[in-house]
Amino acid sequence: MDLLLHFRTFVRVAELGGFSAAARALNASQPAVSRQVADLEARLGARLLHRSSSGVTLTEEGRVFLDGARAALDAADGALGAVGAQRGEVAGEVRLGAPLAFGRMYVVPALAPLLARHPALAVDLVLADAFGDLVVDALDLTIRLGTVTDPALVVRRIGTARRLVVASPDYLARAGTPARPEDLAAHECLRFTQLSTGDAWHFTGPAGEQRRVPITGRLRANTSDAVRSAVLAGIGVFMTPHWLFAEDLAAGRVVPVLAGWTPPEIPVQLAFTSRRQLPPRVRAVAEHLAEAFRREPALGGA
Amino acid sequence: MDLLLHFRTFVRVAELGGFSAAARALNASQPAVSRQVADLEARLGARLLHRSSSGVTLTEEGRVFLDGARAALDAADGALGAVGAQRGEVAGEVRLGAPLAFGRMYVVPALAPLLARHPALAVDLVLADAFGDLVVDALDLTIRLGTVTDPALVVRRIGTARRLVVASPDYLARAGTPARPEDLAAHECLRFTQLSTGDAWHFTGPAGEQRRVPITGRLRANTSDAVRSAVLAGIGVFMTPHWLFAEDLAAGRVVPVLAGWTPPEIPVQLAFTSRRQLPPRVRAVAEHLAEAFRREPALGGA
DNA sequence: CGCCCCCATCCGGTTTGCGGATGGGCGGGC
DNA sequence: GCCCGCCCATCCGCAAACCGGATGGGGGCG
Repeated sequence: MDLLLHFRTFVRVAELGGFSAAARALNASQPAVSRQVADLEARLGARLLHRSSSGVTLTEEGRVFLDGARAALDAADGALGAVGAQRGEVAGEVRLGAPLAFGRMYVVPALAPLLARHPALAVDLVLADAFGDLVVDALDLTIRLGTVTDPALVVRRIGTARRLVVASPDYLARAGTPARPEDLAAHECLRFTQLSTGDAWHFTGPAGEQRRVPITGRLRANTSDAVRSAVLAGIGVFMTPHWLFAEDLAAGRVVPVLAGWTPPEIPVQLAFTSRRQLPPRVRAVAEHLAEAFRREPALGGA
Repeated sequence: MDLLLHFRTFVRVAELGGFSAAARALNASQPAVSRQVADLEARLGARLLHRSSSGVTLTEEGRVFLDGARAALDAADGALGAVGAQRGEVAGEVRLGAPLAFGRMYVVPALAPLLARHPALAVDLVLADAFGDLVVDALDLTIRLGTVTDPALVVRRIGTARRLVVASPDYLARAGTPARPEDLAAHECLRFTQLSTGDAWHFTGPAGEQRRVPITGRLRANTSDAVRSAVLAGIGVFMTPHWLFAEDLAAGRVVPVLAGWTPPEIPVQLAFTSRRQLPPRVRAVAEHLAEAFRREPALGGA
């Protein structure tokens, strides 16, 4: 009986709350997962999961065993990684999460030299603007824009995204150019669902004064690319991270609005699940991303 | 690939210094062991062992990996044991080492209530007067008489063996009864090879005076049972732990000599390999033995 | 110089584990 | 309230992995 495999399966079942879900995540069949957990329970002489028709829950023994199994898996990973690490090698696959547009524009280019330097390193880039759980998505680390509240995560700030309000020239020609934040009340304000900017935008004025203005708008989208398209299509104004429109600003496709009134910055952060020791491959990716973004002017340094 | 099995095999190979030796210890065939280590090396992309025709040696990578593999095995054992421990269960097999005669006379009886109390507990009793290595013999714990010098071992004193000098009545009738330690020079003094009593016996006199007398003798044996037989056969006198002749003394088959002159006591100790956390089954056996010997008058309390 | 022990490799047999299909049970939606 | 759908348990045929015995090559010890 391959204990480690059984451990891994059980941990995944516990994390995802079901045999079928774990089977999908593990690229295995549902019967295989079911049997592995059953074997484990037989081996331990204890029931690890309460089964119900809509999923599973941990028993008391299951909770205890889950910790132990995680520790054992970490230790085994550590052992396998140790010999490579000792020779300074970085090998294996890293599942890296990132926001859709940010990933495409900044992460992919930043990964090129990393992959070139470590021939045995593979990156599984999971781009999504809506992130569920690192654990559920089996991510080794993820890039998050904005503040992270989950106490189970360890975060590391690797940059700061400046923001500004932009609009397309034809929109401004049609709707007029706002001169003060209060003028936004009369504009179509686009919103990005994932960033909880809510129904008000904050600004710091030229003299340092704070201003909070309620905004309205009839289009909201859950990917920043879609909002960018909306801006380019002249639908409205948008308070955006600078990097999303860097090219468009340079090409004149959009123009800054309310210059002198600066929105709050957004922290760019790396988030890990708190494991006692990060595998070398994950550490290498994290270090590289931090370094790459420190040199990235659009992100304003670390 | 069953990683844990491969880890275990590799660790054993490293400990025993050879594939064949490990195969014997693991009850596996030599090709299986060879292939498992080879697979592990392929997986790691590094050579773990230097092969020679007379055995194997660790490479630098092997040394590093050995630590990691041990940690992973401990963690996995811990995970398996945790759920049982949480329910206060003691299960599994414990390999317990003990001196030959001591084991037969004291350990086996002491184990009876322990086995009765824990139905899932099994004990593999390894009796030998000459102990090699706990690691090499794959012992979970061992009982040692006398001082333990190996710094890799953790010892715990569980009792004290009083000693005295005995001889059979017919020997004394033939050779005379020594009245003072110095008289031993004229006697046939039996020796037990494993206990480094050397060529001199120490005594503390009735008034507390120390005495060290050189002794000679023409019979030496490496099991205490053999020496006991020699005493019963009237070959000579013997400085013995009290427990070895408890029955013989009661039955009058041997008699104490040099009463009032007491030899140094021998500590009775439990020795473990230093692992961060003892498995519950091993802890249970250790606790039970300590408790059992605390109640054993012949051993003089803990 | 020869014998023995040790490690690597090959090959047939067995076992283990997997995936698909099926059945039972509970919950949610209409 | 009924039905549909999802989830977990079990059965069965198959394939891959693993094991053990046999064989070959190499080095050390007597």
